[in-house]
Amino acid sequence: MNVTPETELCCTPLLRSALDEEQASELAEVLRALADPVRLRLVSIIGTAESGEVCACDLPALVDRTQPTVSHHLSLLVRAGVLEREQRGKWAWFRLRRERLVAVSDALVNTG
Amino acid sequence: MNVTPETELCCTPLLRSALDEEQASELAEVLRALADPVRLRLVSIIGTAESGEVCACDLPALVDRTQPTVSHHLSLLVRAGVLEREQRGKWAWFRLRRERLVAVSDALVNTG
DNA sequence: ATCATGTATCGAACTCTGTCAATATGTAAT
DNA sequence: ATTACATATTGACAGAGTTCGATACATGAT
Repeated sequence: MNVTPETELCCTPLLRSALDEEQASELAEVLRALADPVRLRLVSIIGTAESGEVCACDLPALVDRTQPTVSHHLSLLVRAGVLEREQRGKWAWFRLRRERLVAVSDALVNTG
Repeated sequence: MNVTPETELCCTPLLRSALDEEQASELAEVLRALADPVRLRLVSIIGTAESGEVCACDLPALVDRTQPTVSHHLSLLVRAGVLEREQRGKWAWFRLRRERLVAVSDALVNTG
């Protein structure tokens, strides 16, 4: 095999060799999705939920933001691959994609 | 002991229990410092340098930005604790604080 | 079909951020 | 003191990002 699993899933490690512009942009994109207090709280709430998932309907109250604002943040997190969304009837449920967090985490420290 | 080393060094883990606003802001602050392509390249260049350090004088050419822009990014990274700066004569040398990267990395995946 | 309700999108206000040119500051040599 | 040069700061501007109210869309029930 000539692929490294963690770079397949997300990003080139920061410290193996100097990142080029494209690799840096790719990693920056995921980090930007995480680099906001409201979004971190959403990730944290969803990632620590007993059932492993949380209904969008509960989140505005939990993070003290309006429904459109929460919807916007959730979209960003899904687009960045950090959360996954499942529609069940009228409700949208969100789950954490732990392997993505692991991939970002690895990209920050792996030196190969 | 009643302290957890990685939270001393930087941030409360995302997935032990739901972050409050202050904890989320603290982690977001470090992530924001990293969440930019130019800054990631600076960190990557400095972190992979053979000697472990890089002179600021070389960096504008390496990341294709002006000297003031690079100086600004370096300041942000130092303020966020990701880099350390040492003045030697006219020159400023920068080193990576690996333990801070490790701390952020841990905060993203540690579940206690 | 109509209605109620959960979620997404739109448009606007406001703030924050990255970037550069110009300038200031700091450091060492002459 | 003056000069030369490395780095930091300032001021300005454009582009993004966060937030909300208003509104549109989607889904399930009546």
